[in-house]
Amino acid sequence: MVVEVFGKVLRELRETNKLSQEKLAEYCELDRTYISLLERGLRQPTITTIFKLAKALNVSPSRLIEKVEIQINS
Amino acid sequence: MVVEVFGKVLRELRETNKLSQEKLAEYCELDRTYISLLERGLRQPTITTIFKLAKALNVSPSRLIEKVEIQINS
DNA sequence: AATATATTCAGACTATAGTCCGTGGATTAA
DNA sequence: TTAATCCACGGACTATAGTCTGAATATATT
Repeated sequence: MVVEVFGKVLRELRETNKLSQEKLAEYCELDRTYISLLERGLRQPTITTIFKLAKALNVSPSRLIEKVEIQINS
Repeated sequence: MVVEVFGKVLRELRETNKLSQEKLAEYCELDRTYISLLERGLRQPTITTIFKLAKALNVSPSRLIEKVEIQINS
């Protein structure tokens, strides 16, 4: 549940920022294929990964998590 | 950095809620010794663990993360 | 002092986060 | 058609999240 929604939010934010998975991965110093796994809900990020992603996506980590909460409660 | 601060925030919230590590672990369905590792900054939680902990500590996940952000930026 | 409760720490373990390298398919541009 | 970009997907791998058992050490409480 949490993981699937996180993936969806991640993809939305990435597209909003007009980034390819590869560019996002580069900015976060994460692997290209791992971004794909996250967006498809096949991996759950740890807290430091959440912070890295948020920074690259120009949102605060708490705002990123809040977006997940909102989608879960609706 | 993120991990150490998270541990500190976790301990503060647990004490605010007057819970032992063991009770918190029970409510979250996590291991007793793992709570200890988290509080000492020796493990980083995944997103679902963050959600479980937040629920047991009566804060929203985004509020929990916000507390970490605030401590980092000060 | 003694007993009980809370936490730390060690070690060995299982599950999974995150990497790396490549391939194939879809889309768009030259 | 060819080249370039993007993404899904596979497999094999390393690092670490999270469990389990038990013992040692604090920290009250009586």
